[in-house]
Amino acid sequence: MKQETKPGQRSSFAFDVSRCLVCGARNLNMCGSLEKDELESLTKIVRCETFGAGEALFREGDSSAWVFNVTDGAIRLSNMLGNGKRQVVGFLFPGDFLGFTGADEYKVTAEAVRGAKVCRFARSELTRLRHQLPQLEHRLFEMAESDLVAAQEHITILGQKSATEKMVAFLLMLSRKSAARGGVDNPVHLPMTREDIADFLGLAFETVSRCLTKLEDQKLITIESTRVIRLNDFAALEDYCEEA
Amino acid sequence: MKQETKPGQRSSFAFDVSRCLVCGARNLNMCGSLEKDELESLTKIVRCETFGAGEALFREGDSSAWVFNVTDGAIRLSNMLGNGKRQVVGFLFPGDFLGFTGADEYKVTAEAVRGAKVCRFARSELTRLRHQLPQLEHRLFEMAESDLVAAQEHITILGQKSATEKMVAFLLMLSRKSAARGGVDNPVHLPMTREDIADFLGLAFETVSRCLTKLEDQKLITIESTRVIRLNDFAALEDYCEEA
DNA sequence: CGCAACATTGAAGCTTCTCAATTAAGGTGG
DNA sequence: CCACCTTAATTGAGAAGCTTCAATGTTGCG
Repeated sequence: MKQETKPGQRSSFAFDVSRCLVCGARNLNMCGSLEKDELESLTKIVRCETFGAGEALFREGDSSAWVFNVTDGAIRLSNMLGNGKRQVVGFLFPGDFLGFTGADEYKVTAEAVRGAKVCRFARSELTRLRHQLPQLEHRLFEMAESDLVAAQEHITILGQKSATEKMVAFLLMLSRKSAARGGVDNPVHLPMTREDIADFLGLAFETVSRCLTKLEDQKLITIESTRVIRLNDFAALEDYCEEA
Repeated sequence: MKQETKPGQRSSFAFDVSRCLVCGARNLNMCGSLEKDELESLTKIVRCETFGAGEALFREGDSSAWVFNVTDGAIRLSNMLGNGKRQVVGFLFPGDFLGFTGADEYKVTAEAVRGAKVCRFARSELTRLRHQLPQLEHRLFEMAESDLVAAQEHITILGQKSATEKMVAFLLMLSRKSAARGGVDNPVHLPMTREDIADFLGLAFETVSRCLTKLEDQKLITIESTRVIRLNDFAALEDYCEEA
């Protein structure tokens, strides 16, 4: 609809633990709680793949036969509505797990924002492993819990904040996420378009653009380039979105 | 702030499996996947309690030492913001589990909407049981997953729907939830105030009131009383909120 | 029965959206 | 490597929808 899936090449390549399962902060992904031999069990059922910009890993309604671990780039999770509107429910970055659905079908669509690399697992294989590895089962639970808390924060941003407050909350969230996976907290890099951000925050893309301009006028941020935003005063920005 | 916690009486009473652990639809709660002897392990660590209208089970920031199962009434989960605004992130009904937090502290506040009964478990005891009962561990995972999917739907409602569409989506959600726990799907009973609904949908409470009036003018619903809404045409209502 | 909390309704104002025009960025082929 | 073309982003003006403020009506509880 708004984002056409391009044909894009999908290439498998040799498995590499350091890229696929221990990518980014080790405690953020599925493997952080596993022993070395347990990790090896995982490596046997994993396949690494690349997706081009806009290409779908899966769509809402597809059979949820696969789960993924993001290793490079960014993934956009979204819900499509009948009238062409789209809600982005989350952005995933390296280290993030993808595949919680609670059913036989995916409830959201997952697409690569620009280019992305992921590890793909058969859900059935993962299920089998979970029975053998209690640590894995528990780690998956913790990740689902963490996603739930993040979704509740997202709900609060959508329901109670003004356009500019939403924008500030979004920039701070990206900054924190980057730091959490070992990157810099400033400046913030935006792999997604203004429209992606708008659909995440429940705004029109013109409003996103206007809010960024306004924040720059107030010297709170500097738009170093379209996709790179410098946060000039973390304390002032935190105040701005009036954290609970 | 908006909802003052009243002193309310909190009384423990004898444990009763049929009310506490097998309340409502059996497959909706924590115990649906357990064998009889496993259920008995659970009964040993549970305590039943009653909360009065507005009384808090716990508040954001409290040590998350307890988890709960709702057995009667309704619970409101909310986030407070510094400026006095409040976002209701969910309503829980009999059969629902309460206590996913992903941390040592609760991330939301839980309050009884009117009166409510719950089963309280020490998290540490539950953790111990999870190690012994893989089925329980897995069931908790499934419930967290289900909550995550519900939160994503909530996000979509908040981000993309108009005030009236939000209202319709809310009524249909309550109807479905009631049916899922063995109740009637029509009329819908609203234990919460217009302000609670407004804070759930990201609206002003006056807007909630106006939307209900408008829907009644359009013959889509009948306001049988303040707290009882009859849905006159499910198909038309489903169309109205343009499900994805 | 009366008071306090909850709900409805109206009118004005403000934030955000929509529509439209312009500018900037990115990718492709010559 | 540059020119071109497409997509993305910015900016402006007007309209729409929701909120805010205010007044009135209703419900339910002590």
